[in-house]
Amino acid sequence: MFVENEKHITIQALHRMPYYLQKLRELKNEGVEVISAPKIAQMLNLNEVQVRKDFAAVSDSKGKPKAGFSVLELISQMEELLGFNNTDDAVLVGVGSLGHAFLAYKGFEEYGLNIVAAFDLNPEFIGREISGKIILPADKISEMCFRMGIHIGIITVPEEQAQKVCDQLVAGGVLAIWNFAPVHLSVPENVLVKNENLAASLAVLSKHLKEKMKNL
Amino acid sequence: MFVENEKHITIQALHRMPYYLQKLRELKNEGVEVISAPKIAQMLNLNEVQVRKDFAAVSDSKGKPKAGFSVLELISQMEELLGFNNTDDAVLVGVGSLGHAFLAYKGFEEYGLNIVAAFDLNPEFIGREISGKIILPADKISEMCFRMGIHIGIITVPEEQAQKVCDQLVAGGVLAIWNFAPVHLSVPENVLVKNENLAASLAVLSKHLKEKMKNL
DNA sequence: TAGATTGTTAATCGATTAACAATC
DNA sequence: TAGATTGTTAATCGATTAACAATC
Repeated sequence: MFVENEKHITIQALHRMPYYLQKLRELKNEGVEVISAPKIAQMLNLNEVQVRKDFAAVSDSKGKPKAGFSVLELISQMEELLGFNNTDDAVLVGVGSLGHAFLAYKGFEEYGLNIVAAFDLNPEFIGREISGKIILPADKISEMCFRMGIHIGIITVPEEQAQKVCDQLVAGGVLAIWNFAPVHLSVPENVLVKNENLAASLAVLSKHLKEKMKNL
Repeated sequence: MFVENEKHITIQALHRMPYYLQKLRELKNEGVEVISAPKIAQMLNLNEVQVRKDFAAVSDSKGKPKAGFSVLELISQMEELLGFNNTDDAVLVGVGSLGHAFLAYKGFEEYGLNIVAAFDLNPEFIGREISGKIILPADKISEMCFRMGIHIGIITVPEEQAQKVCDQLVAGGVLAIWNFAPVHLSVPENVLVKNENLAASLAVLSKHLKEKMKNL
């Protein structure tokens, strides 16, 4: 069977989407109804062909020569693509300072993520509640994920524990893992790991700074 | 003048470094003194040539044919490259739930980042302390950064305020900005913005999940 | 009509991967 | 020596950018 309408969207393009979306919402609030790719490109400091291709990748609706694209249509198609419209349930493992923070963070809901439970190894934390989410013992991960039909796991444990926790999540049927531990996780090929690499980001900043300071 | 020994390291390579470093530290703890690129590649699920090139980019010391690379040397050279050895001071702007979290997060220090002060617009927060860091009014950003010689700013404000805060940081002499607001920031060309894109990461997870569930 | 903008094909660029001689 | 591994040059791959005809 030949799949005709399967849109190919690169991961790089996906990462540009939130910035398009933010700008489009801003334009909408200013009452702008139609916008051209070159104008968006200039505002976001991108190449105009890239913007046109990105827009083509999200939306079936076409732009109008001389005018541009419908702001409202782009917004709703991007929200759909980014999954902001439908909410996914997730669990979080590791209630250290970063995990604690994420439990309290309101922003994830806006992006369509709902943390329904948290786990930790430390018996001191177990049974406590953070932002209305109860903390359960880590040895219940697989069972709970399976029972609640959870398919997203967030890992905020120290590096030594990350792989073990990951295995438990996978055993519980989790298919997508958001990993904040600076460790490579081994998973079966149908499971996706999205690594969040705060150390590397900081290294980028620190390197830039070092070079700038050298020139002063 | 001709610069011979200026190492070129791509941003992609830099992002792989924390994973090398973690694995190398693990090997060190197991008493391993020398490791080959193909073995590391296998452990981290990377291409072996890529590993060799990455190692060559960080270290002047060469690997030994048939043996491999010195684990200890690689560790210290990577720590140096990633800036884990020297600490940079930074300020944080926006003490909402994410900003609050970061102030409490212990992990940044390990990566060589020290948050020395926080700012917020909300008068309710001002003067309060979080993890020993005092919260100052946002209109003092430029002055304080300048006076304290701060060159790194972390932005955790809502999107509407991000550009303004960014301008204040730049006015105060900040040269590197870690931006958690899903907004494109306009800065002078000598200033670096490193965008942290939680919404995009979540979209990657959510998209993967949707495709997997479709096939069940 | 003239001109801005679109969509698409071709060229460029940069990173990854393959191939292979040199080395211990 | 034989063979694993290195460092490097060449080929491949994929994303970005340039060029340009089609359109309103």
